Amino acid sequence: MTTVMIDRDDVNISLREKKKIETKNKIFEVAGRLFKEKGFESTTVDEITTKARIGKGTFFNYFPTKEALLMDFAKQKEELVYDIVLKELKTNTSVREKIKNVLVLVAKSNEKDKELTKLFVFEHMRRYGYDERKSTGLNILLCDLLEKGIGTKEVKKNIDIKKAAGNITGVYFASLMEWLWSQSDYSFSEDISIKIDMIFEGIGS
Amino acid sequence: MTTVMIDRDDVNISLREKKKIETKNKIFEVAGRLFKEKGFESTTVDEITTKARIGKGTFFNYFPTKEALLMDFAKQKEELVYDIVLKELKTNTSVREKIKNVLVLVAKSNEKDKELTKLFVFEHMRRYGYDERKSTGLNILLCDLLEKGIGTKEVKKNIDIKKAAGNITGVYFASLMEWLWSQSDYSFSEDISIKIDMIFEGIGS
DNA sequence: AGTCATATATGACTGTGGTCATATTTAATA
DNA sequence: TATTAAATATGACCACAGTCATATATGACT
Repeated sequence: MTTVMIDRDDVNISLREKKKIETKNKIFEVAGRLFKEKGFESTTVDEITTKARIGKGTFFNYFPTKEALLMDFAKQKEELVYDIVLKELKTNTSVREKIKNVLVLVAKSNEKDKELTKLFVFEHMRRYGYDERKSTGLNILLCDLLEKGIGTKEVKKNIDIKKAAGNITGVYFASLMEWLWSQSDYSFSEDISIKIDMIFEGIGS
Repeated sequence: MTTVMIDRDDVNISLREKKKIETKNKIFEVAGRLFKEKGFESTTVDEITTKARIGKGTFFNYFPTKEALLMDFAKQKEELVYDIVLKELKTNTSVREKIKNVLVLVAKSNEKDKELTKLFVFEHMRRYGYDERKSTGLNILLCDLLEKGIGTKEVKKNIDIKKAAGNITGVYFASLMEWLWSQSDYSFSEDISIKIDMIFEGIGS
């Protein structure tokens, strides 16, 4: 049924596959340029397909919606941060520091391109709602770290870990939103750092 | 320049004004029914105007966008909650209880119509971003209460009140989002109640 | 009542995202 | 090479939000 012989890694890639990859790359290339030039909203699918010299319908063979294309950009960016975060997790610091540092790292990555991040956050919410964002990556990581924190006595023993992680994610998310839409140009990563301390220490006396 | 004589309250309302109010009410009436019947997205402006027996252009004389109409519904709902919150603030409870109760009240109001709340939250964010939501109402109220809390020694003296209020709003907002998009039917108001306690007491030991 | 400036109503029209029946290209099989 | 099935490409087409030039209704003033 299937061709099993493989001489070199890419020998098996058919013309079809090659063309598919080429077309997808072309869309990425053109769209990326246009998004940066004129923003997401004012870039039309028509313009993308014309500039990429493909039919309009073809675009939708590769991306179900215009927003899906945007989300693919987001995914690429996310993968970059993921590597940096992994590195941080391997360091020899306290759980509390780790949590703070990870969030600061993610924050700094977001600080690099405010407008694009805004679009990503918004579109992600529109497509997957809020829950998905929580369940993937960050929240699981936080639950894990908090669990360890209980072991090292850095975190209260009788706490509901999921809710605590939810609070941290919540504060992060809300602070991100506030920063994204704020006019003034304060440092998001500093802001988040202070707020995480507050979550650990509590505001009540 | 202006007619000053007024015999009865409504004698001065011109035919124009009357018709304007009538038309706006008609749009509200028809749209409200359709939104409940088939949801916001699948209700078209065309259908609203046809059922309301007005021209399509007329709709946009009253509401700049379809979403603006939705936001007007939201405003009406907001005003209802506002009264209830004011009542709570007059009670003789601790600052911490007051904060918790106010958020629980708002949560309960949101619990009444999940789908509509989802639309409101989403559209509000789309139109005004996140900052506006914070600055109006809730955040000012929280800053006020926290200030009082410092006076009554319920809240740490040297804390950054704005950031603390931000954390509470953030946790509220994120929990709202999580609840809105979750499949399971847990109690949002209970969830928020526990989380507020966590914010006061901290998670570190 | 008649005149006129202004507020309001209207629907044909436009721009854009997305669909779908049909055409074309590719690759497996004979 | 010839035939055929399946993958892929395509642009005419549709639905819907929003615009705008034009038509109509209203009320102030004479």
